Amino acid sequence: MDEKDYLNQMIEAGGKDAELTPKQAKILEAAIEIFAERGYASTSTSEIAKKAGVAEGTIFRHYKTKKELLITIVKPVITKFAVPFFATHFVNQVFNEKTADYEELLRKIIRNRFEFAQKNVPLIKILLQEMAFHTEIQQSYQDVFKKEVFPRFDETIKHFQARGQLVNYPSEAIIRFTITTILGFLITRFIVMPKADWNDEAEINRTIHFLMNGLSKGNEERL
Amino acid sequence: MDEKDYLNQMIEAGGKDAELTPKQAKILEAAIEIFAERGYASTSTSEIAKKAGVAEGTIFRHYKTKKELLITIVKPVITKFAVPFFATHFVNQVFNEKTADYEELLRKIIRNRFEFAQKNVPLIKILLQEMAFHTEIQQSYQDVFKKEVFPRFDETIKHFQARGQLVNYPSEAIIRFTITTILGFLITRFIVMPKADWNDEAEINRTIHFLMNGLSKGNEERL
DNA sequence: AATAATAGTGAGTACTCACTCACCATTAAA
DNA sequence: TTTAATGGTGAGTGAGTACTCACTATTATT
Repeated sequence: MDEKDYLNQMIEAGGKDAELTPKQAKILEAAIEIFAERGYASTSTSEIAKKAGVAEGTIFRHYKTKKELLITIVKPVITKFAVPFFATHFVNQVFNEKTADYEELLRKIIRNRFEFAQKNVPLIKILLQEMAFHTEIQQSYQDVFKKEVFPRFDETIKHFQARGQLVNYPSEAIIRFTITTILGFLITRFIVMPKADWNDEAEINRTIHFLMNGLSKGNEERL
Repeated sequence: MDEKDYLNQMIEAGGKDAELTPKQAKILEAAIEIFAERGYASTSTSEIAKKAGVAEGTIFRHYKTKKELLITIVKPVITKFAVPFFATHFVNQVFNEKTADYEELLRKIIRNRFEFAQKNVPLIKILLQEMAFHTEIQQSYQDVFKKEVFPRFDETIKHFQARGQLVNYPSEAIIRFTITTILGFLITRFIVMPKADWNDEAEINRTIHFLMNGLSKGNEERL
């Protein structure tokens, strides 16, 4: 319903002062909705035009190809979803505050990403589906993950390991468990079983709790 | 390379003594490979025919529609992947052996599903991709999960909770964490980063270890 | 007021798609 | 040997497909 969220992302990421005309916005809205529902490959440009209340030619005035339309939609999602996973803001906070612990960090990340996911279900669906088939999307994802997310995450985990708060797994493993658990929760919550009646507060707390038990120093058994 | 695994599944599940002719087998092999690579919607029947070394008409001699071909391929995967997740054999073992604990069960399940995933990467890719768009697949999955997997899993978890081995989360949450962690590992291992150099033994052990720490009674903090 | 740039149009184009069908080949039953 | 059933063929079909282009409408610049 609240499509503005999508479009603001486009504008910001689309380079400087890119202002969308009403019809351009309609095209993006329509494309997002149908791509999420039926998938990119089985969505026709005529269908998008029809839903957007626009002539088919108008789509190609703004996007050279159907694929360019997809990329325009998907690329900003990668940045917006992945980067705040470990934004500078958080990391700085961790290293400055002496009281900060991994649990606190987890709580902030999960809350943050929960709200993002809630507002952008269709976009996340498209990203998950189309990542498998388009090398441009894979590339974009790898760039963001390798350059933005992984280094900061790695640093943070080693910080907490040095303080004896986290188990001595390789930091890649801790990153994997953390991301896997959070994504697993969000995907179950918003994509696999969105209609179940969730107690979100309780579920978020349990997820943090589970992660902390799994990753805390002191709970280790052997190797 | 070892395509026989796929085809045996088809035969067994395809009803009684369904014997595939060489050309039929070639069609399935080709379809599985291309579906996994490019996705169902962007795979043409002419492409499948060409790769299988068969006339296009031959496909439609055996499958009324392109979609029927997809369903024939995907349906057995759901059963084969989901059911042994909690096969009777395992569950019986758990209730009979007094020494059995959740860790032992986890170890069996993970080993088992790891080998299955290893042998059936393309089929799992197709299932993950197409589940989102085809209600027949969703239905099939829900049937299997609700009737076969969930009840046994639920029972087992309550059994271990009663014995004080598992944390007192709702059993749905324990199921979710367990499946999420295992699937997260398998998907990372075989689909997202299949080319990284994995130490599979160590990674399997760590995954079990992480899950046990996260779910064991005694590690609880509050709530 | 004249010019130019941008947004929007929709009929048209070349092509691909899933699917059909009349026909041949091989084996099995009568 | 005839009949029937099944497997296999590939040219043909109509319904789309992404994309183009000559054109109009609107706004901004000179």
